[in-house]
Amino acid sequence: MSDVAKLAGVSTATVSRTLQNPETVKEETRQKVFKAIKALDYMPNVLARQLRRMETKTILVVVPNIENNVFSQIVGGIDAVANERGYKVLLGNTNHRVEKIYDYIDHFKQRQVDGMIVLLSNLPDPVLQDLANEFPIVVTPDAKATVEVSTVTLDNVESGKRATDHLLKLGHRRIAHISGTLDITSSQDRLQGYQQAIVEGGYFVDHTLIKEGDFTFSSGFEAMSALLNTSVPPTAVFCASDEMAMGAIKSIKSRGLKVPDDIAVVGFDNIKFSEVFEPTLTTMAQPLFQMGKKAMTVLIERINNEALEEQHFIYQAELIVRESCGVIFR
Amino acid sequence: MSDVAKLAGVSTATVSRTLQNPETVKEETRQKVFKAIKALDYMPNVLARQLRRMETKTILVVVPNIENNVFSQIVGGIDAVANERGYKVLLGNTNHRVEKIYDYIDHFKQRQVDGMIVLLSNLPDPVLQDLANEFPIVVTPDAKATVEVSTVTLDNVESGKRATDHLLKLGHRRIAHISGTLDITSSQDRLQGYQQAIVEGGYFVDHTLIKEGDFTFSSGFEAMSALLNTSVPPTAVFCASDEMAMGAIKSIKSRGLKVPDDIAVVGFDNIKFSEVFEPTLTTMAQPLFQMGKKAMTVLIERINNEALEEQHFIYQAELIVRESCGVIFR
DNA sequence: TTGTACGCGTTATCAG
DNA sequence: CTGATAACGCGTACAA
Repeated sequence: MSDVAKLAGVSTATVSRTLQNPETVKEETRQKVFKAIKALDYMPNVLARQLRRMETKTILVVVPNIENNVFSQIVGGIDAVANERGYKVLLGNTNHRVEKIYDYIDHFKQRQVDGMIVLLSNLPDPVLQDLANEFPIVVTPDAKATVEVSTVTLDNVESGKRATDHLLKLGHRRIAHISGTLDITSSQDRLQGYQQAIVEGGYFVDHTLIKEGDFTFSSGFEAMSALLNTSVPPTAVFCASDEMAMGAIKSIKSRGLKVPDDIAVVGFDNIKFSEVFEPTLTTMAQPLFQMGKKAMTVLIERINNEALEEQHFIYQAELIVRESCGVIFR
Repeated sequence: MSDVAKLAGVSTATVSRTLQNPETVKEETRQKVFKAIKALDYMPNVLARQLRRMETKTILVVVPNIENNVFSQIVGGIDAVANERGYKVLLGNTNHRVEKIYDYIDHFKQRQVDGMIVLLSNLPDPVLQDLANEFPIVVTPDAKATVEVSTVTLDNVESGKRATDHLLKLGHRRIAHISGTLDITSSQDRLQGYQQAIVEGGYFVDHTLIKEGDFTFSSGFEAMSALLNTSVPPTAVFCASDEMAMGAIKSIKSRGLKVPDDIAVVGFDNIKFSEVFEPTLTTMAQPLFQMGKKAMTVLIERINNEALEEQHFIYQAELIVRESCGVIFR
């Protein structure tokens, strides 16, 4: 920077000003400085700027598993807004090991990041609360209502309800549910929506028709197998993830039964392969990319102190009707 | 830091030393310092350290599309080693827009990152070469031989050959190939391997059996449709990606033909859904996570100047035999 | 409108 | 083994 100042015949302060507040520098001087910058191919040292400003223009995204398409889609949305607004995205993979997040928390204390977006951490409430009180944080897409922190979530109750409603409308009465791991709110809510739909439809919830899975293909397969082993198997299943829905369908097929003719299936997520799978999957599509964008936008507001109160944004899932639930394609 | 020094009754220099080179500090002093650090809950300001040391312990990963499972698996491997070695991973999504990488290059010049791993950028050779001469860079999983830079790649020629060989061994003589976009080396190499296998088997390459796709499901579908419209369709197809293989199979099925009975299919990548798809996909599995780990390991060596010459690591893909090519499961 | 001078919090050097 | 001190490169009161 001093080289630039020398070449332009001004002080380093003027160079700095030209870069930070060009309007406070006389047009003529500004030109001289820019010319010197070009001539020397000068780039400011961001490290020094960061130290001076105590900000990094970097945000941390804590994700359980980047290889999971649901998360990578959200990260895609975050990244889009981050780029647009001049922020860098630091990736923190926890590999589902909660302890790892404590390493990332240190980044805050060391001022290495200006804010943080937490994707589905099973962080204990008090820890998260303390952190949220002190630093800009946004939680998505699964957040507990017990913590005061900004969130971007899906209306999982309504989504579960609509998925189940769809099956009810198709005439099904014995509808099973294969849930996600019930330690996370989304799973609980989807289950609740499922139950609400049944009750509001005027029927009774049969708890033997509810199985807990863990979002994976194999857990869907096994849960469905268990359901098929009962004396009166269901005629339809609502699964809390597309992967589990595919597992369930594989199980149904392995018994020589057909989807949707014998058993109708609705999934959740609308992953890429839900339209490649046979039968193509009826599913609830989450606007993951949008949610990622929103999370980043909200975070920036908090970083800039534009939003003092915590905010909650709730998105609706869209029912995508394909072959696995019958009717339309029959 | 000065507070800690005061409380411990030493100078800030000693506090710094205690943190950086504990062995150069007397046991007794060290204890005092640690006690003061604990008492004040002190954390070093990493920004200042970075400024002083001119290093960030951060590396940049430039990826065309983080939502693509092939890339996110590699990133997973990079992340694993990075964590272990105390590096942070900055994510640079280019969304397939080459220009965007120039923004990231500025990060180097601004000393915001210590090194960079480039996943499949279509960066012009001279630009990449200049960059590689000046900064620590590793390219993976697709690298042009024309640039002197460290690379971690797959032996795509051998992989294409083995995939095709497998089909030859099953008795197929009219084997088609649906390639990836031919502007990248991997695609060219897989195509070359396909041709080599046919020639070495004593047969002739029929160029009407070669179609260029772009790795996507739909391009596989269309390429296969074109192949099926010829007077003498192939009896087997080797696709340069699993997605294209699935598209091809969908096309075959849509004509009322069966896989593998009428046409055998081999894919590439071994994505998650290749074992869920029906029929399950025979495919070439790339050790993506391993390759990511290796890329990061090599990059760290370069950052530390342990490796002065550029290095090239080549991995082999593994043939995973499933239903789509016939025989085994018949 | 511009320059001077200080400080951000570390770490490296050198002397003791 | 430890302390004093000078950078690292920038941004910003304050003075001119």
